[in-house]
Amino acid sequence: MGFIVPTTEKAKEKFYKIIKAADKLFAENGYEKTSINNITSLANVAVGTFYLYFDDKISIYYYILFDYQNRIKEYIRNRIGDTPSRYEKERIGLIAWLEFVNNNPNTYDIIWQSLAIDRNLFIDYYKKFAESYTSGLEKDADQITDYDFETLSLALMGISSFLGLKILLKERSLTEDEISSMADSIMNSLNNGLFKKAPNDSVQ
Amino acid sequence: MGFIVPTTEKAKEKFYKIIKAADKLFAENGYEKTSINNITSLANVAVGTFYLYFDDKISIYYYILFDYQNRIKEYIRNRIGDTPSRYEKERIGLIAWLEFVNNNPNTYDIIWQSLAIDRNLFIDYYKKFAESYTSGLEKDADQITDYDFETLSLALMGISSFLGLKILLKERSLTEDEISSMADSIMNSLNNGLFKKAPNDSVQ
DNA sequence: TAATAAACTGAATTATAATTCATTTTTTTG
DNA sequence: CAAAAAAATGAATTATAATTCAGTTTATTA
Repeated sequence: MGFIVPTTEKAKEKFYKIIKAADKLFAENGYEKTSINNITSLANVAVGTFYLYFDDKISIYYYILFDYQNRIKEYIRNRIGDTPSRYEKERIGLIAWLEFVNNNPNTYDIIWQSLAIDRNLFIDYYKKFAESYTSGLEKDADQITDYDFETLSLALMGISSFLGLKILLKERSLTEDEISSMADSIMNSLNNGLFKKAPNDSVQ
Repeated sequence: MGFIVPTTEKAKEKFYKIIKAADKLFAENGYEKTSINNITSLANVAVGTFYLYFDDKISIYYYILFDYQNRIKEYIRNRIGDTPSRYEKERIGLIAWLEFVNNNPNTYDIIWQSLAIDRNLFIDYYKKFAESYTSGLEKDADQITDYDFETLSLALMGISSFLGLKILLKERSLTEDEISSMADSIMNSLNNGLFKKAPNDSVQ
């Protein structure tokens, strides 16, 4: 199980053509309904060429999945930089995520398929993501009213994930304006509270 | 593509034994890695029996998926009843969802796999869910500070979905106490705001 | 109880697709 | 330029699993 990144320019070109074809087909038709033949046809290489670079079918999926995971982490980390305000971290992180999905519309198809392909991949990814999110929130504890950081981290991950879903559901990418107004709307609710205070409503 | 629910008691028993086996195997090993043979072996019937009740493999997945979707809708609708307060609707709805997942630990595996099996199933489900959530929020517009109800519906769906993920990530069911304290924590943040007001912080 | 109908069975068929490897083409080296 | 090495090819092999159906068992009916 593994892969070999070639060194010569020509071979590298083939390697990435294969990756690109697999990314497209895995996202559009799913991992299982994509054959090695489908991939190599789209990439304009012979089936044998696939096996020069990848040990087996699952290896190219791993390569693509881990690549997404790393690029996502990198992209968001870079955008947040060393912003100290938690509010700003959340706002910038959310916008960065939506931008990433916008620029990489196969993100959900690739990552969430891991649940069907090998549920441990999916569980590990979100487990680690939640742990690192939680410990980040703990460091900013003085800026947050909530006390249950583990639950909060899941809730914030959920908000980002589902706002990004809009790109799947609408089957088009979002404009910069849409992204920033979605972020404004949600950050405003998170900052000021979602429910109107009804002085005569004793329940709330 | 379809299925036949048998009428006699004996046959019904077999029908549901097959469903139960498929639900378990689809969740544990995934749709593609589950063969009809696996299902019928676990259900203690012959392969041929499977085809008495289901036209093909995808039909039993549809049956199971739609059954989950209907039971979820029913369960949450019943719990919310005619509660008028939006705050209470959200609180009760969240708790109901967590209870449902707790009682049906295969929920995520079955529903989210639809993205890999047939992405339109997944997209339709969340599209319709978001539409109906949005129109519900609009009816309670007077109780909500947020103005972008579509975005808000996705965010609230995301919170519920990811809090329920805790059951997958911990690989155990939650206690009633855990559920209600998760709900309290999140509802409190949604109600009062998540970030502490820093009078000298001009950014926020 | 014998005839008929309904359920059930699993070996055989069929289709699909992952992987291999002997051969050919291209590139590099001396 | 010729020999050796590296890349690339795709027909053939192999494995797996969905689906069928002729035959058997069980239940119902008259």
